[in-house]
Amino acid sequence: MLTTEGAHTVEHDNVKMDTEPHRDTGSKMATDTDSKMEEADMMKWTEAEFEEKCTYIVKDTPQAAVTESEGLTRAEASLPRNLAFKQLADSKEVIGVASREYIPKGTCFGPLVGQSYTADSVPKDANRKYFWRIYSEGDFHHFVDGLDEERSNWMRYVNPAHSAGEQNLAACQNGTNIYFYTVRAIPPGTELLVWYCPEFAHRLHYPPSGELMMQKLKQSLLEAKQQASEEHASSSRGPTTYSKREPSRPLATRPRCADSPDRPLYPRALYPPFRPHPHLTEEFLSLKTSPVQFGYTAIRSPGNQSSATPSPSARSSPESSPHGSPASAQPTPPSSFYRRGLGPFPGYSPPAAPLSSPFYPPGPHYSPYMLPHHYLLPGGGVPTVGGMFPRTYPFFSSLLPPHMPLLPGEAGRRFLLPDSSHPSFSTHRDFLLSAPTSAFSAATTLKDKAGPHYPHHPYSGHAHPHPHGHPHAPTSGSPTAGTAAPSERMPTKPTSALLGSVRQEEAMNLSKMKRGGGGSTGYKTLPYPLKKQNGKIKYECNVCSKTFGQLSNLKVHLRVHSGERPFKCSTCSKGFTQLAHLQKHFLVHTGEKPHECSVCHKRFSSTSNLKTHLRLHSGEKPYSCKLCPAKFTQFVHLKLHKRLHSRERPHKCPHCHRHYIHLCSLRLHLKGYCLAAVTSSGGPTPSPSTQEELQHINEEIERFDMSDHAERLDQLQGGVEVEAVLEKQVLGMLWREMDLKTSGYHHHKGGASELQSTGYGLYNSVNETSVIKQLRRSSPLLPSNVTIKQESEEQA
DNA sequence: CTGGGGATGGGGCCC
DNA sequence: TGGGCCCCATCCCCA
Repeated sequence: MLTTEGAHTVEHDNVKMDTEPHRDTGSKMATDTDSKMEEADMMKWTEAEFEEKCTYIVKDTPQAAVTESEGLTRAEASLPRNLAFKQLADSKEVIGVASREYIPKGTCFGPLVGQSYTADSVPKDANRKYFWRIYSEGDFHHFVDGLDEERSNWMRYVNPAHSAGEQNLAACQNGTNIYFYTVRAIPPGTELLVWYCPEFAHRLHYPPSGELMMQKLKQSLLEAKQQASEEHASSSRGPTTYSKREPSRPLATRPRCADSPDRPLYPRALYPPFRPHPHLTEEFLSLKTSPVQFGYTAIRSPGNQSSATPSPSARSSPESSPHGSPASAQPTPPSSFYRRGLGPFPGYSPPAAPLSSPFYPPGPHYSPYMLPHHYLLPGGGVPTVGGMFPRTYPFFSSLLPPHMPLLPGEAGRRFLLPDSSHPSFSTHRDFLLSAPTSAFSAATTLKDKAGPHYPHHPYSGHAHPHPHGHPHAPTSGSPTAGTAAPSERMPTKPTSALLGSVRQEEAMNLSKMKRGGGGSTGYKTLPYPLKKQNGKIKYECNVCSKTFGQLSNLKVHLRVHSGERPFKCSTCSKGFTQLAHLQKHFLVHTGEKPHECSVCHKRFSSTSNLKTHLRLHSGEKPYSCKLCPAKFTQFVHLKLHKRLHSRERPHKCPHCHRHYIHLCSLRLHLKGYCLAAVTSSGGPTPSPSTQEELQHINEEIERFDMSDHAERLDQLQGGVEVEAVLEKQVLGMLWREMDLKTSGYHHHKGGASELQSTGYGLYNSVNETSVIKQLRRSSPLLPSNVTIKQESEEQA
């Protein structure tokens, strides 16, 4: 075991590891805390510098030393003992390489082993996914092909770094060999992620970092998309640029695919189990054998939430911030969940012991919140979440459902998500995150495009819209092949567009109802209807006609109608329309009560409740009963109290048995909704369906009668217009509903369309005073000095 | 039934 | 534009 102190030469069986730092006199090995400058310098080192200055050499486990390698390929058996493979728990497929123990900066791994090809000797149909280009005096010399696991070594399994922040290996060519050097100290349990050293990258005409590559890929994809849209008719998008781009094949460290050599292979990583994290480390170190099998701890949340997700947020949490160095951003258990930052939820941090907390599912370290529940498409796919994870890696924007087609030559990273829904995948599900393909071989052949990308994947057999490749897919030879722009696959926002089809249809229907169905397409019909009120632009909800001063407010509001609840609690799976609600909700789980009463120091989870509580100290009882001296601190208590009074129903219908608490309710009832009055008036006997509708209307009037609106309206000196508006308010929704079934009955109301254009929905489904507000807007007869918001105000 | 508190939903405003 | 914060309203539970 390496230590961080002093200089050592450590024998690991046959692996001799000289751990004496080259530029260190032995006082202290380079660590992640004292090496910021060194780190920065190292990222700029030339290949010669790497060779000269890096003296920690970790050689492969010699074949002769492998006594228990049965069943292992040469590549697998070559793994040094201080490393471990990351494997799919149920398939043994190697999907990456991680450290077993602390590995100091400046450690040299290699050389990369593989079959050599000259430009002339490359088989025509060669799978070039693992090709590395070896140069000699500035010119291409030969390829080293790591495809064949019996002729290559473990280095073929190393995944690419997507950013300088996560890169811990630099690939260099020294002599005619490829070596990987650690550019920072690697804690145990950390995945090895490699990118070219600057010199190598320059030679290949690649950006010096994975981030830049990602940008480049995105740009290329955008261009490809543009081109694709312009040439939409063209269906033949073969890898026409392959041969041209061959000299700049990116990193070829592709994981194998034992079951389908022709399957596109993608650099992949398991997240979050392999993010540097103390908890993981422990688990990791408990594994004794090599290669180590990395079982994925299925994450379950209460309820039937198989999608309680090791979310991408795991990668956006502070310790894995794309902007931070993994080595310098060790997770620090926060002291307060409520006040400190956590991942995509600034201002929030997980409890100190997330893995042992009852509020966190067992398993890897990941954000306690998260969203992917919401994003589970019917069938279990996961759409892109670009809009949801503003602080995540770029490739999060291109999360894609596992059943969706991958771009040819696409590099990706694989997430494991529990999926209990699939019999053949009871605990695991692979997700792909686009990776900087170009970092890893865009050398995808046509064959790669043909078959299912993941034959073992439960969704791989799903028909997809473009069985022969994505219509907008860049050619496989392009560096862009691996990275889809967010918009390429999915909406970038958790909008209703992500809703299930049913929900969305409902929303659209609502919209159509409101708009008369004339070409309205629901929320997605943008721009939103605009109104001008007092010179200010108002955004109007096309469902309930409510207006908002800011478009963002309207967008949030629309979730009320769509039922969209993109913010999911990972603990109890409840969904919320707003992040703030989720944040507040989570206090339920943490038990945190941030708001303290200054008088009695009692604590509350919300300001609202504290405010209510403070009334106890102040003696304020703002909610007063009009019929008796009773006063209350909470409105709900007044409501309950009023039931006592409302048992008396003094206003009786002269024609039928109905009687009402409020006169206005009786008047409404008498405006043509009394069945007895209708039948006795000499008119035609209503049909049974009409009678049923009348019944519904009267039930609605009764509900209104019980409401506060009735009580308030009863005191208003409203005229005919007030009643007309009231009628629309109370019954508007009912009419709309009936209008869907029949347009025959309420012809005397001037037609449903009129009602729909003026209706404001059920009086009790909008906020309390909407009826009054509408009355005020609609009727000049309504006394302007009537204050109705608070009963207490009237009392006072 | 009253009173107190917990939890949630919706929306406005600011940055 | 969206996140964060705040406020108000409401429902529910329980003593």
